[in-house]
Amino acid sequence: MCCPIFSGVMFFNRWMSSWARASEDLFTDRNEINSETLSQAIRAAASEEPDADGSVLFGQLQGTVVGLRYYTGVVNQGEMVGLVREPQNPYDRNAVMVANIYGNQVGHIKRELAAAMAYVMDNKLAKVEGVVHYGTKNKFNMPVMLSFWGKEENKNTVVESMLRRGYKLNTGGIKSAEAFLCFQLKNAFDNLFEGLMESKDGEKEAAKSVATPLLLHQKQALSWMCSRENKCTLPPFWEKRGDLYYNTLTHFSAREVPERVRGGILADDMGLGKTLTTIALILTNFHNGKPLPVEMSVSVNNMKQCKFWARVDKYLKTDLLHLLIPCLNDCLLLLSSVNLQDQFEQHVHANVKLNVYLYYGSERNRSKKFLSSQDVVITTYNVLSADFEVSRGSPLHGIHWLRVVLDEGHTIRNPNAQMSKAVLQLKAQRRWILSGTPIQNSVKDLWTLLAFLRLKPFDVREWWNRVIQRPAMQGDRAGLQNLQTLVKCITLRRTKTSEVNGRPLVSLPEKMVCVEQVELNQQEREEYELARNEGRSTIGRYVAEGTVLRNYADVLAILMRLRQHCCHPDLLAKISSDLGAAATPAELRERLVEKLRLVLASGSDEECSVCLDSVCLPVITHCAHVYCRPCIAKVISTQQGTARCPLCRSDIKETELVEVPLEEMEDESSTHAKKWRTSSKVQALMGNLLRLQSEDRSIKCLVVSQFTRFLSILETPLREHGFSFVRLDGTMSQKKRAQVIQDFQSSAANSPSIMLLSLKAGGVGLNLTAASHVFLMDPAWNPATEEQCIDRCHRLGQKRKVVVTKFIVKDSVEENMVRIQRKKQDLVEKAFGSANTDKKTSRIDDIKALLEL
DNA sequence: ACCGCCGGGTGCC
DNA sequence: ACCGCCGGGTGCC
Repeated sequence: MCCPIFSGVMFFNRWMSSWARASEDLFTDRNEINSETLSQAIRAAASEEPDADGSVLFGQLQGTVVGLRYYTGVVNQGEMVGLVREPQNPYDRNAVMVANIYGNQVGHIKRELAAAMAYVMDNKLAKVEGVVHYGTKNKFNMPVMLSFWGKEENKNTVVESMLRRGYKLNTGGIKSAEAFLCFQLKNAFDNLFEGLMESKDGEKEAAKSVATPLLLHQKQALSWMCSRENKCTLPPFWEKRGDLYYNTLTHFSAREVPERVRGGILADDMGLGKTLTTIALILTNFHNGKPLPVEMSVSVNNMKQCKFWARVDKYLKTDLLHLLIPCLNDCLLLLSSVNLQDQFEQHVHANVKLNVYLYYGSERNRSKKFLSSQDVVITTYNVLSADFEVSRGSPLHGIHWLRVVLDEGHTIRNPNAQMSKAVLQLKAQRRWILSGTPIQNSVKDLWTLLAFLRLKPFDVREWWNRVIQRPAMQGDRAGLQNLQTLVKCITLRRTKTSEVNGRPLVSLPEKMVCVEQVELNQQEREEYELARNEGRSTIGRYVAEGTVLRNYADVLAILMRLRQHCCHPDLLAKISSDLGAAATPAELRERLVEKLRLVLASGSDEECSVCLDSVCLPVITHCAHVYCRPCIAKVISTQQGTARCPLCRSDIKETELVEVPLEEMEDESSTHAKKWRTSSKVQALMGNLLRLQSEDRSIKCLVVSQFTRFLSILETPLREHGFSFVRLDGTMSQKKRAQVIQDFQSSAANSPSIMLLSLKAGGVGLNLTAASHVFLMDPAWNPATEEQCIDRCHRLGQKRKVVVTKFIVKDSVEENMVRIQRKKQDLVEKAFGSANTDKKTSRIDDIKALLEL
């Protein structure tokens, strides 16, 4: 097995001097480059560090570190040391190297002991950790207390294998974490981000180039962010002792100042203006506390301007740039990236010209020189990781940025994800994470964030695990306390309900939600009842047979048809027939694709039963159940040839998983071809729109549906009545979206007054504050989706009272859906945490309720 | 490094 | 003199 940390250190030792020599960058001091190189090397190496979850202490053993006089690494009394296998050592393939926190080698473990440890370490039976309690001044060797940690089931193997080689693990006096501490732990997590909003550093005015006036709490955030970038405060747990810098947790000390973290986590609630504050930071705190020098398009003497630019270019074309990475793991969030650009236009003074480049799309300019000439480069996590995987020559990784800002930073919480690895490799002087939800489930999620911020020594996983994660997970009070301190130092978090000087941070205009009942006309009602009775008898049969889950896709298809009836008859254009009737494989495939599309469009099964999270890369099995491709692939590979569908136990094969072909995602042609007709719901909407228009022509509306084909149908009457409208759905390209949003947000007299919005395109970060009225054409299964959509306009920047109208067809499946929505919300509120104990059963109950069975 | 180990010098007491 | 003992050279893995 190779030994990554070791090679990393070697790399550093060999190249350190040349790095230092080469570093003549005006804006970066030497230490920064050096430690950057080292930590990068170590970080890349340490990414294989296993999780410390559920580790128990097997026992301890006094060992010896030898060969001290050959190495420069020193340790303090009580200091933690790392033990790294060194199988390539020419003298002993069992060698175990001892290194301090900075990766400097201290010595080796004595040969015989190393041989015993090598077996345990190489077979991953235990993780061995060392602490030096005394003898740190010794010349030739020193004692080290070794602790063996691992999974309970490996304990005996480890103890016995060490004993066979004459090393007895001392297992006495080990106290295991008490169960009741779990409760405490949960509390501690919940409170981790509490109390972070106490006033930090007063407030700061934004540079003149910021067009939008900052609110008080935003000025406070700006002040905090500037001071995080400019002040030379030591990172948490470091203190100066004599002429040394000492880490109180690891007991490591160094002569050099520990690299400070220029940045942090801005974890304000959604809607408090994190983006605006960040834009203000970019423009206000460029270098040495000076604002970003940007071109003013006011007419100046030409010559003078040229000279000015020559100077500015010198700043900007070096390698000091901003890289903004908005969240982009599905099409909903794509919008947030475009929106970001929109926000630059909105919040930056019109006279100021800022070069903002959107780095995505196949035509993106990969030239390092070009990218370096921009003031701001915006890209997505996907693009970044795609570039990173393709080759070492990823343009974004070749640039030393002034700032890297991660929007929706919690996307990188999984350290094993390619995206996270790509993000961690970015080179930057200042690093920021914007996130509305910093810790979702556990302390584990924090590691990548701290690693990104380069918070020493926790950017190396081992030290994070030993000092913070494991103690915290095991309910150790000091561990939790340290975690809290750590987070507190680098995070600013305010909630919507936080107060400044006794007043709420933001006051949004009032929001009114009303339900408008729609009555079907006689013909619609007859058609609806026909479909309902048919569906009822089919589902009733499934319930009686106990085969609801096996026929889940069918059930959803029935519900789907009923929901479509409620909106418009033309939505039912395609009716999928029974799977069993498929004659050829091609036909079967076609039907499965159709069902998958129905399931996805219905929005009913947003979660994969394997990961219990939203389905990503959806595939459908031959038994018509939908999963994330990676999840079901894992199930299939672990069950080796005898794989069964987790929901219905039918045989499944990897080769039989079907996904929706990309080009098939939407076909509009069929609907356009038919002669247009109206429906009760369409008329209800049009009545509202016409009334509003007559009351106030400046009012803008969002018309939201889950069915993009319904949006298409709505285009006809809107055109007929002369409304100016735009449309935004998931199928549109980034550029098109940006254009549409810009048009809609414009306050020009001839700007569109209506946006047709597909529910799923209304993702986080999308800003549609120009609208003050929202029409939800059809109920969603998940009320949170609706809320999220409403929040696109009921957010900071909204000047008017927001009115939301939900159309619900009377005596229909829609009414029942609303009932179930409420029930689910109650359930979540009442029994928090135990809500997903029996999801499947509750889903069957839901289906019964929907059809009044 | 005030140890252990190695190997050459040496050899009654 | 195929041992023991002495004392100098030496020293991580």
